[in-house]
Amino acid sequence: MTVATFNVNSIRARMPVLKAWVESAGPDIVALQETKVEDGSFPIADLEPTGYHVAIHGQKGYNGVAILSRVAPDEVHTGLGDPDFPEDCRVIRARFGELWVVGTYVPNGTKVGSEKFAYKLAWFERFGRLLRETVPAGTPAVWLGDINVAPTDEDVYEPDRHRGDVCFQPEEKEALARIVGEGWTDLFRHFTPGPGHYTFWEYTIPNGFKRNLGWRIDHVYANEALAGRCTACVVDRAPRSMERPSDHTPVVATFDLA
Amino acid sequence: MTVATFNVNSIRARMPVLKAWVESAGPDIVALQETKVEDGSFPIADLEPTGYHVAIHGQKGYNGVAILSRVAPDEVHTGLGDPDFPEDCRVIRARFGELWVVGTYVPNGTKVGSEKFAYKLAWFERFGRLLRETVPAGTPAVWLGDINVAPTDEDVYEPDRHRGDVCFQPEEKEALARIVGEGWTDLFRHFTPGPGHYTFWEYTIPNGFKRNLGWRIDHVYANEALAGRCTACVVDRAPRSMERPSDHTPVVATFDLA
DNA sequence: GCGCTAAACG
DNA sequence: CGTTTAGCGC
Repeated sequence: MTVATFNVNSIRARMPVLKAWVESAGPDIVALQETKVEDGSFPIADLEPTGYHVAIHGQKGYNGVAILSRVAPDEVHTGLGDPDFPEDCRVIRARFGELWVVGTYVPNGTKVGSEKFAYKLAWFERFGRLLRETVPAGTPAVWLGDINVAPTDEDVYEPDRHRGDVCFQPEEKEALARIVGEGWTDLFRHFTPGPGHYTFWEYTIPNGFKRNLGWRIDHVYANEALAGRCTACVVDRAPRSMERPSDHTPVVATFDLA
Repeated sequence: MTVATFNVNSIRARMPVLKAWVESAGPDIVALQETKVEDGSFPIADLEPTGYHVAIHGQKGYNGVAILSRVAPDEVHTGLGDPDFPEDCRVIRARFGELWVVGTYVPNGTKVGSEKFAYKLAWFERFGRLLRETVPAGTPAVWLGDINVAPTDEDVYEPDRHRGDVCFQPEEKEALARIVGEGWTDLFRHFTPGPGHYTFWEYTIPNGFKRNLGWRIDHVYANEALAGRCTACVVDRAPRSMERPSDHTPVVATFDLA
């Protein structure tokens, strides 16, 4: 069974790439981020031929998450569920039998020291609590999405040039590490050490993808009840090479749930 | 030899349609209108595979004309060349051996009685003088483009509903007729009488193209030295049916220049 | 760069 | 309806 994350940077703009990719890669479950569309305008009908079920949580123009799945989820929940946090459509959770899948689009933070940067740190804190409170101990769970943090120097090209950049600050890394430390395994890193493995290449850098000037900010984590079942976790660079690509590409984890 | 006119309503937005059409229809010369792009941004490189030569006269956002040709023109001139008229990129002239080709994007006029409407009438007058002064007597010439006048009741759907509309006013028809009267033949009408033959269908009318609620405002005229050589003049509706079409479609005239 | 939102124009 | 110009977000 495979579970994937893909920041599509607009579901409407990315329909050709997304459909081509799910049809060729055939993931069982796909968490999407930055769908950028209200639920009423999500192109569900366009996805119908693929046979995927679609759970959505979106808003106009920004953010937006979704979960596609070959099998219908048994339950779906959206949002942080906290009136102290704006409902900016960054969290969607679905249960498939015993398995919980939590998709997130972590706030970018925009600029170090900004209000949005503070919000990112607060959001991590609040999301960590949601994870603790909603993922039952002992039941398999995967948390995945655009995490907007490159955890180590190996997760961004030329790390010394990015010391001052958002998504690469100690506070962000620590906020993420506090959650990950509660029993989550970074599945890609479990299998593949070393630099040069990225999931996001900025549009603004000329030939950034070809030159592999990227960031590993899209992650798939498994909890202790599931991590041992993971047999592979890879970055699929194919969608980043297609016509009109997203700036991100999918990460796919394979599990042996026999 | 075929000469065509096509108001593309943005050369950038219309590249797929334009390329598909020139590759299938294979016209020798194509006058384009509403390219809407400065010369430096005209997608010449994108057209290179087609083998067409490109002469351009454009501005940012509005208007803009061009001439594509299988054979390179021997000379090209642009504009009305009159300091009393703004250089709004509506005229391009090219010579191919003995043959002169004059492409125009006539001002729309916007609203009857407006300043722009007055400009349209003045422009016609000034353009008529340009034609007289630049097309040598006795040498073959074609004048074509988006003329923005439906000359008769047969050139618009439900003419009685359009008596008050721009592009259908007596003053406009007379301004056009004064030029045409100096020896130009409306080639489409030379071959095809009757209503229902249009070159422009407004985007704003639901299913206007399917229901054929259109206007014949794109014309091809030949002078006395050329008209007798014309063997056909047709509206090619195919490009109006393609994905992301212009609101106009090409008119193609065929000449026997043996 | 390449998405998005708007308003202006035709 | 489908262009354009802008500004915004990442």
